[in-house]
Amino acid sequence: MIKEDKRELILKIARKLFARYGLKKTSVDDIASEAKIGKATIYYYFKSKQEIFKTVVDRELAILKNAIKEAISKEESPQGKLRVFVLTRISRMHELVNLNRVTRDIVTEMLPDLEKVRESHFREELNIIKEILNEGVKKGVFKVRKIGLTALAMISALKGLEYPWTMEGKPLDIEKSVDALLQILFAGIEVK
Amino acid sequence: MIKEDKRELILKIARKLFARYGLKKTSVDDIASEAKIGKATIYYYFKSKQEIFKTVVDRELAILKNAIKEAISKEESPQGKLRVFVLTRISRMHELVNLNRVTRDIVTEMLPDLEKVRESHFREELNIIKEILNEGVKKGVFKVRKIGLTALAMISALKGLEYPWTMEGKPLDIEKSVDALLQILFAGIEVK
Amino acid sequence: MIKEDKRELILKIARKLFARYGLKKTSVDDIASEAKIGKATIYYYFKSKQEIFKTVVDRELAILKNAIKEAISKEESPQGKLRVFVLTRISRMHELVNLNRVTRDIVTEMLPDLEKVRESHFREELNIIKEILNEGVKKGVFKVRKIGLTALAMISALKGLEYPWTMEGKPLDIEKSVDALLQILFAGIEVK
Amino acid sequence: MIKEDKRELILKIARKLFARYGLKKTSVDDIASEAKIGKATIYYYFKSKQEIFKTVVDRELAILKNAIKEAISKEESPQGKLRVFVLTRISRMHELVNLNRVTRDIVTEMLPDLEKVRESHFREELNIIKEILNEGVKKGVFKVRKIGLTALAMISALKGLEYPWTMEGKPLDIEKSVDALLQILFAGIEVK
DNA sequence: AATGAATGAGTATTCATTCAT
DNA sequence: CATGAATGAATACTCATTCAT
Repeated sequence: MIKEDKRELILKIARKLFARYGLKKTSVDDIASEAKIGKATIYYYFKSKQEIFKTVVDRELAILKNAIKEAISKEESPQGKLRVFVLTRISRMHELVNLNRVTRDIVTEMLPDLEKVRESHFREELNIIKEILNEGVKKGVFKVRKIGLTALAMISALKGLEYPWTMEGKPLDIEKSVDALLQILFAGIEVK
Repeated sequence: MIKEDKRELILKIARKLFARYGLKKTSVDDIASEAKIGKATIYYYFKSKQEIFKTVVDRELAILKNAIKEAISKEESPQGKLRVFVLTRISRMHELVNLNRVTRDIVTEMLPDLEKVRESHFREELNIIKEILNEGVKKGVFKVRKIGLTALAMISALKGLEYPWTMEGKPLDIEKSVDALLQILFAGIEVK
Repeated sequence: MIKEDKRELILKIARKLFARYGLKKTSVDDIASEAKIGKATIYYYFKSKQEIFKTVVDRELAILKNAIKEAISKEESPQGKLRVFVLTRISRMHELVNLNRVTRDIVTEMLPDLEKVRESHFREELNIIKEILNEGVKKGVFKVRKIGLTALAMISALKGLEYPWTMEGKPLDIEKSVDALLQILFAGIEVK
Repeated sequence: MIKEDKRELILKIARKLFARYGLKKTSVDDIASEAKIGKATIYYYFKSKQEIFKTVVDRELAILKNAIKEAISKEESPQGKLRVFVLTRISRMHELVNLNRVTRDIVTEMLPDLEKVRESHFREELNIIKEILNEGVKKGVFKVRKIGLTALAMISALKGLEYPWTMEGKPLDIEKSVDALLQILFAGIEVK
């Protein structure tokens, strides 16, 4: 196994464990023994536990970003773009468990690194939404008063769907929730 | 100081510290020294640190619940009710810092206690929304296809506004975001 | 065993181990198991390993200081005072093993605490010597050109006898070395 | 770069780092990265970190030895010889930082290797002093009762000046201290 | 000759919890 | 009621050394 492979192995295991137990409850020992390597080996590839976590989160974000951009580029209409943005974001977000764990607890510790990552990602999504809205307005399919605020509200609303909350053990029917959200969304901003 | 007072003192201090540093980073020692009592005294009043946290969160939830119910009862129209629900929930949520910290990290540890609390609260809010929507439909002011799903989507969307995310140090303008969200919301479900 | 006793116990054990193995090679585990107490107990009484070391060294210094002052006060003549200063310092220094371990290695780590302690002790000894020399000059029994420098040289010379260097396993005959040193000393500064 | 050169490079870097940070705080990694070679390469040239240290110290001692011998050979009178012995030893000692770090901490670890080196060096210096004293006595310029003990006392006294102790950031004025020491020394052993 | 990779064995420190008084 | 004292169990990180190539 060559160098990159082992680094990848560590990241793979770490990603799984962080997703399952969170940053604090996943010890470096856990990662090492799960990966069947010495603990010190992990410190050969990474400076600290936090660096591992940051790398995992960075990657998840990159994956999400690409998925969204690709999905949008395939759509023509602003409505279609908005739709795949929401759908892709939601469906992919569930794979990116660790990103969601970046709560303020963690942010406080890893400031300013992770916070920056979050902010820049937030801003990028905001811009994507704004562009779609602008395009829609130009094409006469959307009617939006304050584009910036509307985009902000939409992104925030989407955040609420990020977490895979469960009820009585059964996961929320995300698909249908998204449809309902889109329904509300479109009926509101489409030109009648 | 009588028994109940000391218990309250502990809860008050704990709430403050949990809010500031989170569950993990707030040690029982911190609470004890801030409250100027012995650490063991805390264990006289509470079985464990987690019990303290659960109590704190329970109370925050109760406060939120009452605030919402009271606000709604003062409104007549379904639109007004929906409006104050959203506004009250958002404005009060920012006072309830600890509730917001109940991420899956914590949930994993305190399962099943806190998870139940969350679920039942979620369900209660869902019902409140459903009732408002139903009333609106009956009165002919709302047009909603699937009430359950719509309510679910709305609650989820609200979750996104819970966290006081900041950008470049400036806090998001929650007030305006909420207005924008309501704008989308109403333009979509109101009968034209 | 009451609180002070246990603190003392820890210091006693620590002093022994530091003396035998040095600061770095004495682990907190070592101290704990030698004292037959839990490792965490040590952290109940002391903030850190370095605090233990500092306490040990502070005490050794205090002991030395008192011994010297007491010995000097019993002597009348400047020669006698100088003599007991040297003798007391040397004989007691061998009990104060840890003080001698405060090399620059350690000083770098514990700067500025221990360094200050060393400096102030150095200065105090310097003053004692200066006073004795001055008194001797006044009484006409000593002939010293530059009192400050002479005192400095004398203290420095004494430092050389602090370390219990051994040769072929046999310890240096400190007693006789001291006598020889005093011999040189007096023949030099006494008025002929 | 041929074999010997690389070995020398390692020693040069090691000497610098040991001098600056001490044996314990200088890691093999530090040496390797400073020398821009692989860590394992160091183990190709040296059996262990301690062997590097020992080599460094051995060389420093050899340098000191030669400097002293050369300086003495240029002097005619016993007084002159004694004088340059002290001066050379002190001035050179400050270049030989690592030798001075050989405290008992280190000795314990590297016993018996370094201890032997120290002892034999000590003995050699003792002999040099004795010879000078003997010569002085024969020539009638020195008056010494017990030559062995006097030499021992003198060497010990010199040790005290080895360490570049600083006070309030300003280094001790070693030059002047040495002069004062010589002053005491000569006024004591010279025939009046 | 040179080294990238791997690791075993530490090491200081934290902290929730227990218990005797 | 209240708490001082004690601790077991974790936990992140270090580093000299080995070995296959």
